[in-house]
Parts: sequence; structure tokens; C-alpha cells
Amino acid sequence: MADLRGGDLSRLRQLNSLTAIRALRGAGPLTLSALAERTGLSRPSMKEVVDELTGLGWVEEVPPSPGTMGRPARRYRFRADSGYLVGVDIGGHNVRAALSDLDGEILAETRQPVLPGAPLDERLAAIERAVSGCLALSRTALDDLWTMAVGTTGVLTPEGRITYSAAIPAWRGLDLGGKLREMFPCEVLIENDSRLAALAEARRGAARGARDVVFLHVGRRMGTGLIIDGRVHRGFGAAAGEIVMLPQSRWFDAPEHLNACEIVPKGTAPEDAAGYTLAAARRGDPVALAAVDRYVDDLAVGTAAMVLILDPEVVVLGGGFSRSSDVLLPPLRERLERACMRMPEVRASTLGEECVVMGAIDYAVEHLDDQLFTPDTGPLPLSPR
Amino acid sequence: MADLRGGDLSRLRQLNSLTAIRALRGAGPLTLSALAERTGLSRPSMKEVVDELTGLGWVEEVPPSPGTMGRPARRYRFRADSGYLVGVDIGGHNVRAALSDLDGEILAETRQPVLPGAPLDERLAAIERAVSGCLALSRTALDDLWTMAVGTTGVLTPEGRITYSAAIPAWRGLDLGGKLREMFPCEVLIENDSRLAALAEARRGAARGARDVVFLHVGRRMGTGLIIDGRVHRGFGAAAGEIVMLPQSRWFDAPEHLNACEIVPKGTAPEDAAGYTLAAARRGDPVALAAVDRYVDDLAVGTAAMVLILDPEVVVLGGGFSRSSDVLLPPLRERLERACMRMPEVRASTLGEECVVMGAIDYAVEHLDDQLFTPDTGPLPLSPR
DNA sequence: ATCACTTACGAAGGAGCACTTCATTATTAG
DNA sequence: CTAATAATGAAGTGCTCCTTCGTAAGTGAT
Repeated sequence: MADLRGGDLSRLRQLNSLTAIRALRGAGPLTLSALAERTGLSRPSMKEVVDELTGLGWVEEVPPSPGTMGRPARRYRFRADSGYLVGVDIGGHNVRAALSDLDGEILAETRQPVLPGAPLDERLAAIERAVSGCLALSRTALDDLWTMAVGTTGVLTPEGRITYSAAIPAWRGLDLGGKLREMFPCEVLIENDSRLAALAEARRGAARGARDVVFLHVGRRMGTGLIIDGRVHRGFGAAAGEIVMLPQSRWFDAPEHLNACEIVPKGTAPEDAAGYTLAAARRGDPVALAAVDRYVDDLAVGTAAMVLILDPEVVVLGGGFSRSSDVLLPPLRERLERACMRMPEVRASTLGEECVVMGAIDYAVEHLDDQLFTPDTGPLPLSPR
Repeated sequence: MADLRGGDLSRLRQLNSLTAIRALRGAGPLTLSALAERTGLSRPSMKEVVDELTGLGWVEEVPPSPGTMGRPARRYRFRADSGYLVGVDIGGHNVRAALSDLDGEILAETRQPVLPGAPLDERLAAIERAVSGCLALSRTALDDLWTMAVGTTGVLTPEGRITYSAAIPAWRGLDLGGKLREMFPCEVLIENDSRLAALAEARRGAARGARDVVFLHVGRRMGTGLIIDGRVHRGFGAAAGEIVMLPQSRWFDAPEHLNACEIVPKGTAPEDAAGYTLAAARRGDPVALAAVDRYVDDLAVGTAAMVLILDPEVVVLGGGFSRSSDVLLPPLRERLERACMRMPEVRASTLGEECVVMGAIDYAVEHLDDQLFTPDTGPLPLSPR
């Protein structure tokens, strides 16, 4: 039994305001008549709603569109620029950031390289630089940032403390949420990077429209993100998706098949070895193909476990190795066909490197929508908070 | 972006009617003042709402509670008896049914034994008998049945056709939903039995209050049910939870460790073998304990996969073998401690044999609530439909 | 039995929101 | 310049909820 709050007349207005905002956010600038038709309200009522929203700063009039019959209608749009969001992807080698408006439209992106072994301060400074870079590029003031969503590798507590991170040694035990809240005067959300990537693929990428999605991060390290019923699944202790920890999933050592392939020339940097093998496999090298086969054999076990447990609509292959999805997808599909009860769609990521930042943006948008634009959350505040 | 329907004044009333109903269903009979306080509405408004609901047949006045100061207040209750629900559990050896009111309060239960190899007609007749038995016991007319929820073993399509059932050979390929809709003049919902058991445990059993639950059906056959974010997780093709199909989960053959234990006397019925081993293990028989150890070793692999993937709050052990949870839980916990990232609560089912029927009832209640008592679903109809 | 106290009931008056209707206004097409 | 088109603004209506206040129906003390 959810909320027991009964509704006042003002609540009705609030409901209608939110409906108007949703309609405006869904489809570009709209006239009063269009809004009225979409929402089912009468024109005069809609006028009052829009006037109120304009007064609060959530909605703004735009010039009428010319060339129509009759008296030109005034048009209104949602002011997605009343506030801004940043998404940050803190990886081993790079810190990426993106800045968007309240609709998740990306306005600026930056990247700051960091050494994997860099000390904590250096990495935090890179975050600072990445974000200020975005602010400068989009000419946005720090105070106009409403929410920052951060994706990083590692296992997190629900509050944003890092339990464990294989990729970034300095991260271990860090209260990342607390640190970033000291650095930035906005709300800070921390999430696992694979989960954010999954969200991005489900919102704007290869799994757009699907409500149940399994995202596989395949690369030097394995990771997963789950979208269940359209939302990021964290689990009770924010530890969902860690199947790589199970030896029988055969995921932990799977990348070694590619790294340790005989055909990789001595002296190749460890981070390039797998790429070399995958490229050789694409050319048809039999030794490389055999290594890929062994790799996919292992990959398919953990994947089949997730598919059998969750029965997702789509499985998305992302992460570094997904650049070679042409090599990986056919054999993976073949193994899953045999192992699964119902075969899901298996697709390659379409967002690539920007996947996590985009997911972070999407996550922030969703958080904001839950807070502001949901009927249960009280009246709309004045826009500039 | 959900619905774009704006709200009329009548919608406000509808909202408040639903709030009143929710309040009444949440806590026994209430006076107007109590209702007003809980919902935040004024007394006169609440009076009007309650009068309307009384007229529609959803609410009814009950005698005032004596022994209070001041003028005795009129009290109202939700008429949970405006309609009735049946839950059915179609197992290999038994068909169970339960009848409840709209609040899921169980009013009658029946059981009809069936032979596992019984032909289709016989099993359908048993269902018929089980349901009419419930109707007779509770003196309810067939026409007062609103919804029937059915749990059965096997893999289903989203529409309620049976893809595959190991336990009931005659079931294979059957359009069970269609058949039952011919037999009963009410809405029919079909679901996998383990999923319903999971729901029951999450609503009224060992996992009450938890939003993410993994239910393990351990018995001669293995099955699972997942509750994610408080709701039954079916998956895109209603095939979620079938990890037993993955050889590496080691679930499929796990029960064989108990069945084929050396100490089981020759000639024991196959369905009693595992029970014999478990009982011997409880007495401390070393051979039986070793078999249990091997069994739990295997059980823990698939369980760890689910826990690592989903990070549930609670894992519930149900099914036939859960009668021996005192023997199974400690070693299972020990293995999971080692394998899992975050250890969930591991508990034994508290509902036992009635688990699936109760889950069916809960499922029907939830379906009804979604249809009738949710703000987005339009106005409340007249109670006797 | 009576009186004070407590609490609920019911009626009356008021405010807010959305609806319908209609005269007015701004633009395009001929 | 006129007719047609479509949006605007103002006026009047109905519904829902709110507050207020006098009345009714009990309990407990004298």
C-alpha cells in the first residue's frame, strides 16, 4: 500500500502541470491547442497551467511557427536549460565527462587521461578537470549543475563507498560519494560503470525500447549491468551483476584465452594482446580462431546463466572487445542457442566508448524525473531551485 | 513517458476514492475521522467519498465500536467480499485450490489427488473438483469468482500455453489458459508454480517485506522463482528462472546425490529415497551426511550464480526437501558465504505445501489491484461488475 | 437521574479548478 | 479587399474540497 495522501484541488493542478511538462518534453515546442488535445484538458485550463509553469520558469514561449492558416498560435517549450547534469566515467586510463541539459541532450564532452596506478589526488584532480572542461565548453556555471552521476569500476555500497576495485587500486575503501560531494556543490550519484552502460544501451543504444536487458562488458576485465523492467537493477546491497566472481561461470579467466594466444608477438603490451588475437581471427588465422572459440566457450557459460535466470529481451555486447563483435557475436549466438531456453536478441553495443558517460547522464535524468516530475513527489519548485 | 492524460475534477474524486479504499484495506474498519486523518482529506469530503463508495458497493457500514468517549462514530469497511478469487496449484500428484476474498484472506482450501501419469481430462476434472470444493466450503457462487490464478510446473509462454513440463507429461503443448477459460467464467491467469511460491514467501512467508527475493524450489525437481523490486519477474518470454537448464549450474543432477545414496534400502519408492537420506543425515549417519554434502555442493553453485547476479535480500529454501532445512541450510550458508560477494539472508520456507496456492491468491490480488485500485486505470466500476 | 464533558454528525458558506460558450483578433488564400 | 481559418480572451457554470458552527449521542461524575 503506497501513499495514503488524499488530494486537494491544488493537487489536481499539480498533476496537470506535470502532464503538460511531460507532453512538452516528449514532443518539441507545442501550441496550446496541441497541448490541450494531447492531455485531454480544455484549452483555457491548459492556458492557465502553462502560464503558471512559465511563471515558475519551467516553460518558455518560443516564436510562433509561420506559414500556417489562421491566427498563429503561441508555442511553448520545456526549458530543458533551467539546469544541467554531468555524467562522469572514471576508468582506469581515462576520466570522461559529459554535460547535458535536463532532457539528457549532450552539450559537451571531455576526456582526461590518467595512469592506472595514479594516486588518489591525481585522479580526483582529473575528475575536476574533466568536469570544468565540460562547463567551459558549454559556457555553463558550476552553480547551474543540478546533479552529477558517476560511473566507476568496482563494487560499491549503496551509499557510494567503494568496496573493491580491481582496475583502480587507489580506489579501494574510498568514500567516493563523500569526496565528490565535497568537491561539487550538487547532488552526486555513484553507480557501477557497467550498470550505467546497460542503461545507456537500453535508452539510446542497441537495446532501445527493451525493458529487460543484460549488458556484457567484455574486455580485459568482465562486468555486467542489468536493466530489469526498464530500470537499473542494483540489488539489495548494490552488488548485483557480479557473476564474474563465480568460478563456474568461467568468466574470470576467460580473457586469458585471447591474451595468451601463441600468435601474439613477444613484447606486445598486455593491453594490446587480446586485440591482436581478435584481429588475427578476423583475418582467418586458425590459431587465433581457436583461441576465440575457447574464449567464447567460457563467455557463453556465464552469459547463459544470466539469460536463463532473467530471460532478457536483449543481450548487448559492450566493452573493449566489442569492437570485434563481428568475430565474437556469431559463435556466441551459436552457443547460446544451444544453452538457452528462449534465445534473446544478441547485439553489439552501438554507443562504444561513450557508453558509460551517456548512461550516467541517463541515470541523472531518471533520478531527476523521479524527484521532480513524478506525481507522488509534491509540488514543482521554482525552477532555479 | 507514461500517460499524458490530464485530470478532470472527477479524476480528483477518483483519486480520493482510491485513497480511501487503500486506507480501508490497509487497516480494518475505520471511522470517518480516522479516514480523514490518514488521507489528509477533510471530514466532510471524506464523508462524500465514502457515501459514493457505499453506493457503488465497495464500502459498507459496520456497527460502531462501543465503549468510547463521546458520540459513537460510524465505522466503514472495505467490502472484500464483493468478489472472490481462486488460486490453484496443479502439481504432479495433487491439485490444490484455495478461495479468498478480494483482500487475499483465505476462506477455503481443498486438495484433489491425481496420478502423475493421469490423462489430460482426468487432471482437468480434478481442477474442476478442487475449485467447486472451495466454492461449496465457502458457500460461494461460481459467478462471484472474479479471477483465477493458476500455478503449474513447467515452462510457459506469456499467454499461458505450456511449452514443456517434466513433471506432467500430458501437459506438454497444452493451451492451459484457453482450456481453463472455457471451464470457468472468470479471468484466468497462468503462472509458473515456483514464481507463485516466491511471491507468497515475499508477501506472507519467510521473505516478508523484502523487495528482491530468490526462491529455491528444492525437491525431486529443481525450480526457482524471482521477486524483483517487489514483483514477480517473468522475463521477456516468461522463461526466467530456468537456471536448472545450464549444466554448469550442476542443478539438474543434484537431487541424484540424495536419491542414489547407498544407505537407501533397496525397494524404497523413488519419491521417498531423498527423504530417507535426509532423515539419516539428521540422525548423523556419515554416509548420508556425505551425500548431503555433495548435494549442497551442487545446489550452492546455481544458487551462488543467482545471488551474484541479482544480489537479493533473502534467499528462501522451499519445495519438498525444505522440510529438511535444518540439515540443508547450515552447509548451504557456509558455501554461499565463500562464493558470494554480499551474503543474503538464507531462510527456510514458512508456508510449506500451501505455498503455491497462496502465491496464486497473492498473484490474483495483485492483478486485481493493478486493474482496479491503481490511479491510472480509470474509474471504479460498480462492484458486482 | 442530572449535568458536564467528549466526540461525531450535518448543514451552510466560501474558494479553487476545469469546463463550455462566444465575441474578438491575427493571419492566409483568393 | 474580402472570406476563411484558427487562436485568443472573457464570462458564466458546475464540481470538489475546505472551514465553520450549531446539534446530537454517547460517557463519567455528582
